[in-house]
Amino acid sequence: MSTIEQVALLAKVSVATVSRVVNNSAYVSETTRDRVEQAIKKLNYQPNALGKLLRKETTSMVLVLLHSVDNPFFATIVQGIEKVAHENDYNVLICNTYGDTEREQHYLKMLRNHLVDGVVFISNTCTSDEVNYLNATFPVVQVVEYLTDIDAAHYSIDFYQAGRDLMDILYKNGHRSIGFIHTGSTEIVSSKEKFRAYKDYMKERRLPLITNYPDECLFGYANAKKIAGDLLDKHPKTTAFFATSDLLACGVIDELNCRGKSVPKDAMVVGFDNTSYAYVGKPNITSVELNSFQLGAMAMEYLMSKIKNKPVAHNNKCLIPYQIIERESTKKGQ
Amino acid sequence: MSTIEQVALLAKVSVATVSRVVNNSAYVSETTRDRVEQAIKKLNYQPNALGKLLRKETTSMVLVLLHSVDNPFFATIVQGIEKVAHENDYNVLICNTYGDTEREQHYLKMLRNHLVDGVVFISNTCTSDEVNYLNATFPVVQVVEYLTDIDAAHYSIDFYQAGRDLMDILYKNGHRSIGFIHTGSTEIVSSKEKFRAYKDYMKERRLPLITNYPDECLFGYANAKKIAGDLLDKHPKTTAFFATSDLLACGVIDELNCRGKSVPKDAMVVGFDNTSYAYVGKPNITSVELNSFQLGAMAMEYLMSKIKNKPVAHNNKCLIPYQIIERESTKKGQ
DNA sequence: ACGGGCGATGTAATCGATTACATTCTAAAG
DNA sequence: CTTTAGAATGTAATCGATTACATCGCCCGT
Repeated sequence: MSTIEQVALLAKVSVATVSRVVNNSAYVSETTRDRVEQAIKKLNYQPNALGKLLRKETTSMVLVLLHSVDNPFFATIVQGIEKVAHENDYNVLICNTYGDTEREQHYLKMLRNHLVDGVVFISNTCTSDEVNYLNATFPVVQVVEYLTDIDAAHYSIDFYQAGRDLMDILYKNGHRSIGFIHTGSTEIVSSKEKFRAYKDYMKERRLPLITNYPDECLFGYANAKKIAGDLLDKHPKTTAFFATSDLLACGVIDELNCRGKSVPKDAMVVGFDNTSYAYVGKPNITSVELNSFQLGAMAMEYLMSKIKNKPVAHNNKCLIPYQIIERESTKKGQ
Repeated sequence: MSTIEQVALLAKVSVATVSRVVNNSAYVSETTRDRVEQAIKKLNYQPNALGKLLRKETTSMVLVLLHSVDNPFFATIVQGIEKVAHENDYNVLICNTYGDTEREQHYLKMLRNHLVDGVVFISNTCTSDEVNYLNATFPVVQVVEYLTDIDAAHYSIDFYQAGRDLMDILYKNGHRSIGFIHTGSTEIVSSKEKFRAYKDYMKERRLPLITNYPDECLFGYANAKKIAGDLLDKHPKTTAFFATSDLLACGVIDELNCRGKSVPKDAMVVGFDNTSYAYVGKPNITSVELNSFQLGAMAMEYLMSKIKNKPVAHNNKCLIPYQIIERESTKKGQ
């Protein structure tokens, strides 16, 4: 790799002039410019970003921290983030933390070291104090998942109300024995709020809770299937399930099918997030559309304002409208 | 943010001594070390990585370039990459290129600028020359998708043979009118090889091709459904489909269902990649397991060897065994 | 008492850029 | 013919670290 000095030497000019040519930052005569550009081409010179970043304060890059990209739901948020980032000539680096604080700290070091200009938390594992501290010093925003008791901005939806809306659908279809199925972390706001909605809804109607929550299990389809089986063993009369994601709902439906029960005739099921899992199978699944692309875009807009020190366009603790998408899994008379 | 100089000032030592304390790199007396550590704590000093990187040659970070994380199949590869990376105290930055060369170049600049130590291409859009050039200068590896005519290493499977194996299943189940359905890029090796397998297999048996290939369409479920519909309109007697991914297979099955045909009784369908789409729906889908976690891990092992200048453990143009997973979508008598 | 060895620390060059300031040159204005 | 504005370029400080080399004590052996 060649340096600016080598180019300067070859073109018989000073490094300052080369820098001016590269950055188009001041008067350079035609002939000199030509000579420098020739030298650049000849040496295949690429400016070293480190030298540049050491002087400049911006990197045109932001970090996105999430649990793991294996959840297709996150991909949509990232797309929203990227759309706005690209409009602002920013690039996005995605990092899986797998809920590991140490790993997260490793990536956050990039923020502290000015290797990136800001960070979007899709889910985070660090403490409120930590986020507060970061937020005081750097551009930070939370999207979808968030810590409530802190200063940092967040863009999300009202998971509690959405949960109640789903419960309403099941209840109004006549169901009284409703199970709640969750796998994965219980430490995130979405899990807590969905469960609170379920619990409140059932308690208000003096109905018994049928759930594994808050027992943590590994993520995924197979676990949901197993839990559904366990609950059905204990409570055979359960006729409806609130699964906290679409993939889990698929597992529940599979278990019901295995027991000779068909959805929605013998039991109804709802999911969450309106991912492709909600519509690729039969029956397709009633779910909640979070408008996650929009959420990602809004969060990134906020972050860009922070980075560029411009006034923030919208409220920085924002819950946007969601939509309940009713599908076959809760349709009567099928 | 405080600098090493401020710490040195407060601790009444030189920057060299502070650096020694921070890096534990040479003799420092107990008392001096204490004083420096106190100063570090007091100022909440965090070494600026840029200064460091400018001198040192490694960053402990690698780049992963892919089309977009919205394909859950990629997530498994990334997990394999990350497993090996973490074992070597390396961190992984994931970047969506959306098949955009310019964006890809932006990220590759990080490699050229020594902001990362190496790059894993899961899919790439740049030319063979470009990859060759990068490969000559930096640690580079390709996984799953790859360019054939270049020096860079790759880890993948034999898509051609896997495609023929799938065709065999359909053929041996008596099918003669077999459609081939693909959406997304036709420029990648997996697409080309799958189609070549289909084409060869059919031609060898003097059967007519039934396909949209190589017409490019947008990704996804809805397009696959539409193409299946088109093919069925033109060739109503088609009784089997080779879809190039599991998600597409879901779309095909949905279209068949919409036309009152049931899978596998009236038509058989195969997918590819053995993603969760292959087993969450009914019927679940015969697919090909690539062992993508292992592929990711192997690629990263190669890259680590390159980065650390150690001999490479396994052949660097490697096609590992795959498995055909037969499921309901190709089971006779159901 | 003197020199050797080494522990402890400081000085300053260096990495590759940017950029304020200085300098030189040219051409138009007076 | 001088003056002078401003175009064109160079010089050198700077960003924040690392590290080779220099230096300074101090203890120990003879």
